[in-house]
Amino acid sequence: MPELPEVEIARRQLAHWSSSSPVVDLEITDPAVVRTKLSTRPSDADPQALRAAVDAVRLGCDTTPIRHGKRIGWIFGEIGILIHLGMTGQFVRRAAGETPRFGRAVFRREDGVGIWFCDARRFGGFAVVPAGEVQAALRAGHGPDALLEPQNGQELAERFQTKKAIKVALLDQHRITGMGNIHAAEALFLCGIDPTRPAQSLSVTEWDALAEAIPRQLRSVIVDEGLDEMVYVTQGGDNPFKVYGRSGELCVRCDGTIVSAKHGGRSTFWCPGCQQ
DNA sequence: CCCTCTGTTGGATT
DNA sequence: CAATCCAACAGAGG
Repeated sequence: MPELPEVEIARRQLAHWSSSSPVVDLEITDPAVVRTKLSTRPSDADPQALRAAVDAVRLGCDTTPIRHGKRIGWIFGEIGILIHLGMTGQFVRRAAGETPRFGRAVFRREDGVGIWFCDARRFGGFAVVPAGEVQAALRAGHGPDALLEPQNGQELAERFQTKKAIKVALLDQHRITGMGNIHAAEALFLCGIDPTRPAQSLSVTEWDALAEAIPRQLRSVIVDEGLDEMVYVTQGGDNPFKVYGRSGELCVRCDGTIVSAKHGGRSTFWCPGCQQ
């Protein structure tokens, strides 16, 4: 379930898994994974970029992958591979000869171990750019990273001058990048702000509270105990969230009941009791 | 078995 | 600028 924290975990996995044995090859098991751009459409498949990426990885010289928002950049010599996990993308490590379910591409290590990109719904993909353009490509059209470049209350207020509902605006990656549907709802619960409020209507105090809540929420999800054991917090049976997916349940902070509604095509959850 | 509904992403269209 | 549609599937529920 990639939002910024999961993408950061994926980045660390790539860095960690490629450190003990170098990546020497890239095998594409679903050609549609390589796109003309970092879009969410497999129909944008780019055969030429695919070959360039494979050749670059074979030439070796990988660097530590970098992240901006939900995008990852990984440089191999002259070529940069941009990665977006889409909705269901993730990296898993498998022994030589093993193929995971929904495997779309695999960075093959010298020792045979595969670092697999798996993506059931195929919204995720790679795009290939010259190495020198990686930084710019990662930032193109995006605001500051919600975790690495936290904004203070005043900066947030300036970036969110809109009548749109604050929760919807938080998903605009050009204002700040990294907030997704789940953590936008959770961050607003943390600071007690009603997600349906027009962004413009927030007070100075509320902007300060939100500025603090955003990195706090994101950081809380990045579990960093043993890179080999890393698990997506949003996987598994239990719902780890305070409001997301809890429509009809009692609020953990007051005696209210969590409600939900669609905003901008996505479901939002909040507690009317303590989010004003 | 089959049909309907929902969905963490973002881009394109209206 | 903003609301809506859509991509391509899995999975859950009726």
